[in-house]
Amino acid sequence: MASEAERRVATADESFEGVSPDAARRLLLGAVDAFAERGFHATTTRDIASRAGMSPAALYIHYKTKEELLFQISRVGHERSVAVLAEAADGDGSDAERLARAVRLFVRWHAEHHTTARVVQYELAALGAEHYEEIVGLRRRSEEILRGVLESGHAAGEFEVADVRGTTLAVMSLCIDVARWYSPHGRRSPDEIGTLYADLVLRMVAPRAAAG
Amino acid sequence: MASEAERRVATADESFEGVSPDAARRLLLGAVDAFAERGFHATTTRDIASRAGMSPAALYIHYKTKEELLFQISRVGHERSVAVLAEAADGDGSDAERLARAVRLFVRWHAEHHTTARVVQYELAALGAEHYEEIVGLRRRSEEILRGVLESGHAAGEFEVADVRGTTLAVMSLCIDVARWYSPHGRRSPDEIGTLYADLVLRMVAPRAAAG
DNA sequence: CCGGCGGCTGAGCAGTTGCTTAGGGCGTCC
DNA sequence: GGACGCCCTAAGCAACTGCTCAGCCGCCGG
Repeated sequence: MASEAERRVATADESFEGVSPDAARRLLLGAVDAFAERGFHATTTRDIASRAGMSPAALYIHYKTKEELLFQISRVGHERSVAVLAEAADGDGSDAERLARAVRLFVRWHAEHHTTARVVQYELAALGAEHYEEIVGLRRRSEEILRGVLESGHAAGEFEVADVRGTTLAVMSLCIDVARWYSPHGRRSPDEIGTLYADLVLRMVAPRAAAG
Repeated sequence: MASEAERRVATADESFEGVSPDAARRLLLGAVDAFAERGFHATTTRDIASRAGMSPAALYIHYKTKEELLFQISRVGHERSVAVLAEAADGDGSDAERLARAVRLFVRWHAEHHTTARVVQYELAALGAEHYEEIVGLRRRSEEILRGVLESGHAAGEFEVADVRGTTLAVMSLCIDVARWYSPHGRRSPDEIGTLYADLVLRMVAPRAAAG
């Protein structure tokens, strides 16, 4: 029964490696799977606990409420994706190279961690008010990182962007939505999608006439 | 109390005008609002009924189950958005004009009807198996319409698209995700977003070197 | 050998869920 | 004018919800 629980949980990802004790981590992984499959409200504490191979009551030793589980998933998930984006955007190379790398890795993260990403993106409304505010701050961070690259390229004349704010939103939206439709059984790998998307985004911002 | 119910329901849209009797329509509109706000599973039949100004039992005179309400919303919503897309794509003009018009109107629909669209896009998993299959068929239709335009422009040399299937998916995803983040209190109108997006998509598929 | 403590369980509580049933008001047709 | 059919309600059922609590197990320091 323990191995059964481990098997079910194995579809989740490695973002929660640091969480201890072991039972708390297994509960988080079970919750990620359950929330992604059925949504926060449709998931029962009994479901989460049984995926972790434990009784329902054990959940409350490690987490105060079901919502706290969602918050931990949301927090860790956002932190990881912001870190990926920041690292890609802060690296060296031209603005075009930084933009392409940021989009490619951000998209790849959303595909590879599509279960976590789905929870992170679509269950925000289920968070309590305070937790929600904290998460919104992290989301603003990622938007600012991307906008920074676009503004830099625009100022340098490397990009031609009529509406930086609107384009930032569109690119973010494009990347994030990968988590909704991506399936590991699909024909494209996360990296292939990332590469395709990076190309499409570069085209979005490329100057029209070859003036550069 | 009836006017209160009408007021709350007024935030929904006109896609369900044809539904009769009146009570069945009010229930549908109430369900759209409730599902969009709180999600299908978190919405109670009591909530839906009270938004329509009726008792919980009245719901079951017009719909067999709560899921049937979701199905009707999904079906009508998909039919409307496919119709918008088809009309825009089948019109006359160059492939670029057809593509721009299709994206602009498809995006505008998702912004204007963002409550309906959100339900339609994010509560698919709550549908029963048979209903789900029917909806998936409609979704394939819209993808085919968009792909048709891209293929036509690609064949005519008007577009330069390395991966038609992948680009179709990306454009669909971009348009659909508008429903997730759009807010009527935001700074951009549905039509402005549509116009911006049409421009971005045209850039995605424009030939790089001015060879045409 | 023992005492305590962190991790866990079985049983269960109060509240809520989707949905049913018995019956009431009211217009409409013979 | 009476029987019918439509639309609706009050009350309630069985199942399930998030969460609690008293107590059991095994490990670890003395």
